[in-house]
Amino acid sequence: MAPKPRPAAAPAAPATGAAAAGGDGAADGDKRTPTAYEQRVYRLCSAIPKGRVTTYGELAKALDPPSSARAVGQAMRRNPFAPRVPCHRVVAANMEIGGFTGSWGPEAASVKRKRAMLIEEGVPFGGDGRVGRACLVRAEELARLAAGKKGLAGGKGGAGE
DNA sequence: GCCATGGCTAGTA
DNA sequence: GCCATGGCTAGTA
Repeated sequence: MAPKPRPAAAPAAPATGAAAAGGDGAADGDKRTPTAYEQRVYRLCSAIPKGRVTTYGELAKALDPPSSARAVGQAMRRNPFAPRVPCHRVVAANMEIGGFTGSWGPEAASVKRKRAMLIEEGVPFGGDGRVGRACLVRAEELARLAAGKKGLAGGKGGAGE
């Protein structure tokens, strides 16, 4: 209950206890506030179109100050907004499914769920269990998508492209 | 000192 | 299979 709007810049408030837990609460947003870096990652992640995927590395390159795939993976793993933030659309560089909700590898139950979600969204899988390169969103395109989403105006002049 | 990564090397077939 | 990269958490002082 009481989805209190938290102060953007909560100075102290470690909110350790939070206890929360209170049964089925567990809604997203109750966990700790994502760092500025994580928020950038999530914003970019949200810009991945349905039916497409990107990789940890491409997402890292598309970040404002570019970072590493490893750091992106960590942010994904700690994503408190899943699946609202579609972290399931991020796969490994070799186009293998990757991980989901803390698990890694195609055998993990949660990862199978990830694959099911992607298939549902129209992402094609090859017989080897990898995602087709065709639907990969590269860093440049991802950055453009994110900018368009943020600006809403579509960027300069809009003409063409 | 961890990691939901990724690129490169070595070793084997 | 190894190790460099980047950001974060936990544990100490």
